Amino acid sequence: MTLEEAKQHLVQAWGTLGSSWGVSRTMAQVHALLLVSPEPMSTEEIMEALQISRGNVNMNVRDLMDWGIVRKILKTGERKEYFEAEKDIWKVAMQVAKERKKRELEPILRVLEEISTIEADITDPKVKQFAETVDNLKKFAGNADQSLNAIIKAEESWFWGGFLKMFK
Amino acid sequence: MTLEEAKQHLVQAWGTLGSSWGVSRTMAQVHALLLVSPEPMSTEEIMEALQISRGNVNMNVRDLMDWGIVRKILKTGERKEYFEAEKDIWKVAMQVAKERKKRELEPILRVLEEISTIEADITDPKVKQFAETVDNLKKFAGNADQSLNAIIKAEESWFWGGFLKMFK
DNA sequence: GTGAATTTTCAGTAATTTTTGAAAATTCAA
DNA sequence: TTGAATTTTCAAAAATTACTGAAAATTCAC
Repeated sequence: MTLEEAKQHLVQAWGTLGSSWGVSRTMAQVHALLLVSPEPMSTEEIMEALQISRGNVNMNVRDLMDWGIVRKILKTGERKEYFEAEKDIWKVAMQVAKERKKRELEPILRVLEEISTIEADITDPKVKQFAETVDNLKKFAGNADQSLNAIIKAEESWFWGGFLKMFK
Repeated sequence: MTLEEAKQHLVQAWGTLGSSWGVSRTMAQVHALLLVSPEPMSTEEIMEALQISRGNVNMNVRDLMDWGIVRKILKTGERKEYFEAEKDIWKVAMQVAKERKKRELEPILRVLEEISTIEADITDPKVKQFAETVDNLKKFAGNADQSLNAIIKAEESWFWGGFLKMFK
């Protein structure tokens, strides 16, 4: 297998994986492409490599920057913008976890909280069972939230960070 | 908020959450509906509750059964099939983790392994950087795999299972 | 400041995914 | 067996999501 073939396989596989996780195939592919590129790439290079339009590259690259896993690189004396991906996979995972927590976990926690304010006869078994399920969901989501906070905090602290070395 | 309103909010929110995670909105809604239903529901009841077609209910319920988080219930002396969701959220999460590991993590690990067989001059810096990135991905995915295995095993063992109580 | 290079936007189009609904298959009580 | 009840399938339609391409906006070297 040549270098180029290997890269293409990875870009392809990453795209497939992405779509199983609610990330558009193209966005995941752009990410993979930048991940395996030794140099930052320009919009035109990405267009060429993935055979997609300028607008598409622009949108996806911007989204990846919003996720905090791709940065814009400016070369002095050049108008063109280049992009590079965060190469430390642990940092990527951490960043994605942080964002998803904010974008998805916290909103659902808010909904669960709101739903708990249901005013109804707690002696009605139907209400009771519902309240229980919601409570369990809250407990679970709350634990997930706390655990993520702990990992993120550990990550950011040089001291506790040491403990994660075994995973990294 | 009445019981019915609260249920609808939850079904709605669960559907939204699902689509952020690569699960079709309807499938997530069917799951939520069964989660908060005190009784197993028939196809017709689900159709009615979510205003979707018979075929749609059938497909989604089948998929949920494939994930192992919904079961078919047969009432004696009735032709109709009823469905109920696993109510223990921890079990649901564990089951989903198990399946996703099998369906997504393991395949990408295989791709990474295959890609490592690249035959190329390791002194070429471009090849070296690529090999490094792939190695890091492998290390990361491998760790994730092992960690999941550990949790799943702990879950299945009464002894180690105790340690997870603090999370559950 | 000017204007060429470059990025961004977005309406329209294309591709993909999901849903429908009716026909076919299956199941089982009688 | 038969046939009514029920489930399953799947081609076509609808809905959603992603992409294009060209025009508008922006940026910066001169």
